[in-house]
Amino acid sequence: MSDRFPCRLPREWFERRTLIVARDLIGCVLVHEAYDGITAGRIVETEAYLGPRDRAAHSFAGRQTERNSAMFGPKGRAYIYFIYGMHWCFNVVTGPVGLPQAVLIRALEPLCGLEIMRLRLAQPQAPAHSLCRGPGKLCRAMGITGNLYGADLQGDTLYIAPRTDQPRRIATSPRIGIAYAGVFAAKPWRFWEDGNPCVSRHPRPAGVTSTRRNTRTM
DNA sequence: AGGAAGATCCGCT
DNA sequence: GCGGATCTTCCTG
Repeated sequence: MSDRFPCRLPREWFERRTLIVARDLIGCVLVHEAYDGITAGRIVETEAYLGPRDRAAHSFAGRQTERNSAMFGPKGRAYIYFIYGMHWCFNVVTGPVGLPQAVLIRALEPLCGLEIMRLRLAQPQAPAHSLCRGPGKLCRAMGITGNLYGADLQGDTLYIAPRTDQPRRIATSPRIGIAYAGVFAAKPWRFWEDGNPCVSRHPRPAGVTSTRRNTRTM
């Protein structure tokens, strides 16, 4: 266990409503103690996936396959998937017991192991704020792959430490890349720390072709 | 058996 | 803003 982040969030913390968990994860710290070193980052952007009703969720309609089975299991574990032939994406299984829901971690503010991250990304000159900006990049930088599928985040390899600082203002918007999801495409279930340069990008407002950002803060 | 789509990222225009 | 990379998974026939 890392000296710097001795605590971790208990399983019950993840068994609350997924929208609450997605918001409360902002400011918490994701830690991976891998063989090639320890990397950690402060969570600055998340998205909630509220299966089985949410058409954008991989657990939509209660469809359970080998790929998404972790979403149907215990809370506080890793749901990881491979997409576009290239990228891993990391989620935490969350929500009331029995509901297949999860929170996608979309961006981190790097805290530890920045040189290891640059090594894993093969980008020795990359600025800190770009190392974990986006769900695919953060998995590569943190060394997260399908080997960790279903991992219990109460363990000593991959875990989440509680936040130690008050996060800045939280902003919300529709989720990224789910335009196919009908009415669910417009739900403001993406959360980020307003003004943080490590946040992945601004969303394309669902169903709107304007350059204006469909965002609000609270 | 075959095909289409996907919770992405990067580089070029 | 757009398209290419790259491959696993799932659905259809």
